[in-house]
Amino acid sequence: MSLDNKKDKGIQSVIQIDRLVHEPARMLIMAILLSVENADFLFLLKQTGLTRGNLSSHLSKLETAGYVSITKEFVDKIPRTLLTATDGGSDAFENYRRRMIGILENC
Amino acid sequence: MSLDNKKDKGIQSVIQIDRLVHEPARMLIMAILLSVENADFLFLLKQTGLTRGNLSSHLSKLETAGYVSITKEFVDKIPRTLLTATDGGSDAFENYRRRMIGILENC
DNA sequence: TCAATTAGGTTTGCAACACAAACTTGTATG
DNA sequence: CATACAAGTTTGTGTTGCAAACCTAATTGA
Repeated sequence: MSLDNKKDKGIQSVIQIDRLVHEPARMLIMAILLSVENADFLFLLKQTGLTRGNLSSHLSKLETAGYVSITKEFVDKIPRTLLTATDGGSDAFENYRRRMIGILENC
Repeated sequence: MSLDNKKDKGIQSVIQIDRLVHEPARMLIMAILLSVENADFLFLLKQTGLTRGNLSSHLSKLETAGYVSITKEFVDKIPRTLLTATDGGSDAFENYRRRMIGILENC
């Protein structure tokens, strides 16, 4: 009856999960960025299936949080937006993953 | 370089995850309901640490979705709101858990 | 006896968010 | 040059999560 055992103590902490990573669209973006060497806007657009506007605003939020760095360059006069996960972003994602798996495996 | 391997095909599906369960407060509510015989409003209030209003509105959403059934009774003239996870709710939660673990374990 | 308090929830109000449509800026093409 | 296209960004909108305010009924106390 009591919820004071290890199993249940864990799940309470789901309330404090990192919501920036928790949002599915951003979780996907981070996972992709961490799995490839380099990614640009169009690559992410294809891989995620998000609309351009949506992708753009999620990237801005991740940048503001310091999880992703955005670099703009020109290749043959065509703009190219390069996205990279920062160390902080990598840590945040790994923490999220670990905690979330821990929580879900004990329900 | 390509993302067409098993690992990455999985994560794309995070976009279609069940958002009703994905919300931390509701995930917690469902997990608690599935782990105890019976729970009333006040018990959930204590266990979750949510405010009354917040708990109430999350429960309404879960009820609307058919994940939780809400029964009101009176005990010594005091109202008591009984919450139970439905079979559908139990299935939804289990599916969420399985899919989410699968996704997170392959990043 | 009847104001004030407490208990158990619900409704309302609001800031933040996710999303897509519309816009912007710049390049190629007819 | 104007028309279309490409690469993003900004704007607009409906939805959400949250807590404050509210409601209803029971209890207390003066």
